[in-house]
Formats: sequence, structure tokens, C-alpha cells
Amino acid sequence: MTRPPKRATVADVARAAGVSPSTVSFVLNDTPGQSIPEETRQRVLAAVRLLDYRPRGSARSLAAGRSNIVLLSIPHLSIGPGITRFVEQFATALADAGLTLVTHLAGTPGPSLPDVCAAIDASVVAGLDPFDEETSSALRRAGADLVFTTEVEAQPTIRRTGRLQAEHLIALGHRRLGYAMPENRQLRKIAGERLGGVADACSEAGLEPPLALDTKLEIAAMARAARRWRRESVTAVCAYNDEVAIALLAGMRHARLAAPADLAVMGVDNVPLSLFSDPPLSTVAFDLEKVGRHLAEAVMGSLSGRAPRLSPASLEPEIIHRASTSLTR
Amino acid sequence: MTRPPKRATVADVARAAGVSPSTVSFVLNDTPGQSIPEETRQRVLAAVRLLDYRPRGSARSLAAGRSNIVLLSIPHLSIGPGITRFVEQFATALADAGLTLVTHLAGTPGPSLPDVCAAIDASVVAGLDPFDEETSSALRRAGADLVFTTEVEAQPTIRRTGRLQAEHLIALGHRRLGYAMPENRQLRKIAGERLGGVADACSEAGLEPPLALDTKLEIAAMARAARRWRRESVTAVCAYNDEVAIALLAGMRHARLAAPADLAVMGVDNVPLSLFSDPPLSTVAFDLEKVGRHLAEAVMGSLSGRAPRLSPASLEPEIIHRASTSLTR
DNA sequence: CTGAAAGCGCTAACAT
DNA sequence: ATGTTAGCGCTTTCAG
Repeated sequence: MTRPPKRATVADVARAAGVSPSTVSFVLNDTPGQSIPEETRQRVLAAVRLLDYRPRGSARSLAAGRSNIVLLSIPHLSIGPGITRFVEQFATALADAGLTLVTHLAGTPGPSLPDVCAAIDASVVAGLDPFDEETSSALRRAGADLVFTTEVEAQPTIRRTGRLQAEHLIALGHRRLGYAMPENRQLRKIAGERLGGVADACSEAGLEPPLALDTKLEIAAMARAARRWRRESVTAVCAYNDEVAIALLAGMRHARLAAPADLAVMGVDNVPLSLFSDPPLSTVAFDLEKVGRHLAEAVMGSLSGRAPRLSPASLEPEIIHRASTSLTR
Repeated sequence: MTRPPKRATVADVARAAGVSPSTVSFVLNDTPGQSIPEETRQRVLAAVRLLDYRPRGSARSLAAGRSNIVLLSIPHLSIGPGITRFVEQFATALADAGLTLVTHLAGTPGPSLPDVCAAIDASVVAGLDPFDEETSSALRRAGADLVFTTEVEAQPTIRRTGRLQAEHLIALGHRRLGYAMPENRQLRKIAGERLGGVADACSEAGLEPPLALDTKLEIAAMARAARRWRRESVTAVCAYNDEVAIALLAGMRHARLAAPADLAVMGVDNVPLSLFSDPPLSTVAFDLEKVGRHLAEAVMGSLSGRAPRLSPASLEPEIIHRASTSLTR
């Protein structure tokens, strides 16, 4: 008894508009190579509005062979304020092309990405970084195109982030760097990659490799790490992200160490609060909105068979220089 | 030439297992009232694994009449670290019941929620707070069940949050409260509701209504607001959320005001960084994981026709008392 | 216990 | 320019 008002179908619309189902389909998809007189068109659209008709996705995909649904896989760790704007841009750009975006939090216990993909019958699955080979092939077997913000065989953006942090610090005159690793198990992989970037920059500048320390998100632990770095004559540290950086700054305050005089600190992400840390945090961040738009283009390209190439230039992270690293030494 | 390896279908599996398509369907859905001999069962499952077969969602939904897809609508403003754990729990609990979760960022320009719902043919659409009437009915017309963390006609949880902030402060002895409104246009509605809760608590305690001030996320603006509250003999302020609260704390530092001695501050959300503000922030927050699990139960209830009642008790936010409000006056 | 057959709502040839 | 028809891949009566 809950929902006997059966949902409207093409047939209903066709009847209401006095045309055949196929005509309805033609106007709704403005199928190329069909010239529908404006008058008929309007009649159909009126009927659609009247009945508040919405094509049933499953039927449409089944018949058409593709769903026009884009599934975005977000690593459950990198959800922050930034990702929101990214998704917004992405969704909007896709919508303009008639594509519907839904997202899936990866890495959770539930159904695997390929399962979700099959369940909603996604036409393309997008992600920030490439999936592992097994997932990728399962996805492809499930009939989806794959698109990423970072090209599969190309530059590791994650690593690049660390490199930029280090380069900024080195340019400021620092000769011995530290790296603040997050405690979280799941973050280690990304963190390791970023640390690698820092190490690259150090070695290129002829410096010792960075001194990486595990840092729990606790004030005492942060203070301890800060003292340790000082003892080892580290003068600047790259933090895994802004959260770690801000926590470190708090730990330093606790240990009566000043930034950047005693230790310069640099974050990643440019979260709103990085402006309010004491001192304001220097950080490196992507223009996520731009990335979102470009990813959408890549999706459209992949759907139309064009090579899904992103211009790497647009994906360059940007350095935001603030007080936590201001001092030149 | 991109994807001629046509996707496996039930027919393929049936052939490989030497049974009929319907039998395959029976074992895959362990259809009630069908007794399949274990031997056949295994043969089918083996074929499934061999072909890496995944039922095509669209075909399945079309035939079965329901998709078993749950669409979660997240307001694009309230994406934070907390929501992640919430979604994780929600997705996991749903998965146990054979339901697939995908999420949609609401409030963005793209396709409307009902459109997305129709596109993926969701069986149920879930949200934190109830949708407006128009959206709700469109959704229902599209054949979806609706489920929220907060019951439609029941207690406004958002308001409750503000009330709890205020009650904590009042219990600490504060007699004149301030409220820090976020500048963001889109946040105003929620903020207004939370402010309402603060006002409720004040009036019940026989106090003047709270002094609400707009607060831009800028150090100078925050400092100005803090001074203004002092001038008006406000001794404690409820912030819209932790971000605003931490920013305010920074503004106070800038204005050489101490918390909680000069002004006590209370946030909402319990973000990780609230532990690292100076002083550590008191805050009120939900146990989002619990909320996620309960929402999943509600979904399952709604799908099985049971009344989708949540026990409101489980949805009570919790006060986290830290140094920013510690002083009793 | 298993198979045959109908049909879910829509699109896309193919007719007209 | 519009209507007719045949499926898309799956579930689900209904027979055997």
C-alpha cells in the first residue's frame, strides 16, 4: 500500500502527448539524425513536465548499452574541505555533458569498487590516483572506462608535493630537514611517497636525507619530536599535511620553541585553519577546482574515444608562503 | 576495438556451469523457496568465479523492480573528517544487508537529487536532515524510500546542538553568551537553527538572548568580534563549529585576550585539531559512527516495511569539556 | 529440483 | 517525420 501510484513510463508520456514511445525517446535524448518538429517537441516536453516523468536509469542503461554514470572513488582518508570543491567542479562539468556523478568511499569494508561499479553500471570510474592492476582490470571487465587526475605512467604527483615543500625550505636557506610522518597506518603509503619527494630535493641540493619522525596527534608527542629535531640540528620540517603541521606547531609552543626561528614548518593542503595557526602556516596545495574541471574533461574525452590526456601543467601544486617559514637563515 | 571482450552474462555462466539461467539467478540471490543441491550450487559459483561474472545492475534492477542501491545525500558544506567515519559505518552496515551505497554531494549546480536518484534508480535515498517537501515528493514519485538521521517530525538535532553548547557554558556560571555566526551564506540556515538552540537555553535559564556576531574567517575580524563581545560583557561564546571557534581563539590571541579567563569558547564537531588549539577547545559532537549504524538500520527497516524509527537516545550529541571553558566564574 | 518463457522500461534499427 | 518491433540482461512465475 506504500507506493501503488506506479511510476510514469515512456508509454504514459507518449499517450499523454499523443505520439509514440520512440518519438518521446527521440526528443528526450535529442537523438542525432532525427528532425522533430518544434510543435511535437513541445507537446512531448509538456507531457513530461505534467507527469514529472524521469526515465528509469536501469531501463535506459540496459537498452542504450551505457549508463552515463560516472563513479568517483575517493580514498576515505583524503576527505577534507578541499575535496568538496573538487567534487563540486567535477560534478558540474560532468552535468553539462549529461553525465551523472556519484561517489564512493574507497577502502571501506563493504563492497569492492568493481562491485559498486557493476551495481550502478557506471560508464566510467574516476579516481585521484590510479588503482592497482587487479582493480583496474576488474573494472574494465565490468565495462567501465578508467580516468585519473594523474596519468598512469606519468609523474607521481604525490611525490612532487614533498619535493616542493623541501625546495621551498631549501631556497630559504635550510640545510637540514625533518619530515613529520602521520601515525595512521593507512596514510603511511602516501606519506612515504611524499617523504621520497623531500629526499629527492635534499639529495639534489647536496644535503643529507631528511630526518623522518613518526608523530602521533598528541601535544606531548609533538613536543618531543620537535626537541629531537632540534637536537639533530634540523632547522625546518616538512609535515605530512596541515593537520600534522598545526599539531606540531602546537607541540612546539608547548616546548617553548618558536617557529620559524627555532624550527620552520611547512604543511600540505592549505586548509582554512592554516591561516590561524600560530604562526600562520606555509603550505603547498593544488587548485582542486581546476583539477576537478580537468578530470571532467578527461572523462568526456575517454567517453568520446579521444585520448584522455591531461595537461600536466595544470596539475602543478602551488606554494603558499606564510609566517611559519618566513625567516631566512 | 576498445572493449570487444563482451561482458559475461548469466547465459555465459549458465552455459559454463551446465545449468539454466534461472538456476544461476537462484543461487546468486539465494532466492527463498528454492532448494538447490549443494553440488549444483558450487558448480555455479565456480563458473561465476571463473568468468569473474558480476550481474549488470541495470538489468537486475529492471527485472527485479528494485536496485538495492542506497543513495546518501551529503550537504556539500558538512564534509569533514567526521563524515568519513559516518559514511564508513553506514556503508559497512548496508553491505551486510546486500545494499550498495553511493553518495551525492547536494547543493551543487549539477543534476538535482531526484534526477540522480532516477539515474541510478536508487531504492532508498538517505540524508542527515529531511529534504524539503518538493524534493521529498519527487523522490518518492521516483520510487525511492526516504530515510533520515533525524526523524521528520521529531526533535531538531541541529537546534539541540546549540542548546547543549549553551547549557554547558551556563552550568559553568556564565550569564551572558555570545554566538559566532559563520560568514558563509549557505551555512546561515543551520547556524540560525543552532543559534536558536542557544537562545532557548538562555531564556530557560532566565538570561538575556545571546549576542550573535558575524565572523569572517580572518584574524582581524575575529579579534574585533572578541573585543565587541567583551565590551558587551559577554563572557562566553558558542561558535558555529570548531573551525570558527579555533579561528576565534586565534583572533583572541591576537587581541591579547585569554581563554577562558577573558572569554570562554565552545565549538561543535570535535575535529582532531580542536585538541591543538590554544587552549584546547571544548566542543559538542555526535558519535558519528553510531549515527551511521543506526541510519543503516533505519534503511533496512524502511526496505522491509517496518517503521523506520530511530531511537532518539542514540542520537544525543556529547559534550567534550576541555580547557577553553574550564574556568568557573 | 531445474528449465522455458514472459516481461521489466527503454532505445534503436527499420519501416512507413 | 513518426510508428513498429525487437531486444538489452536479468528475475520470476509456472511447468515439468
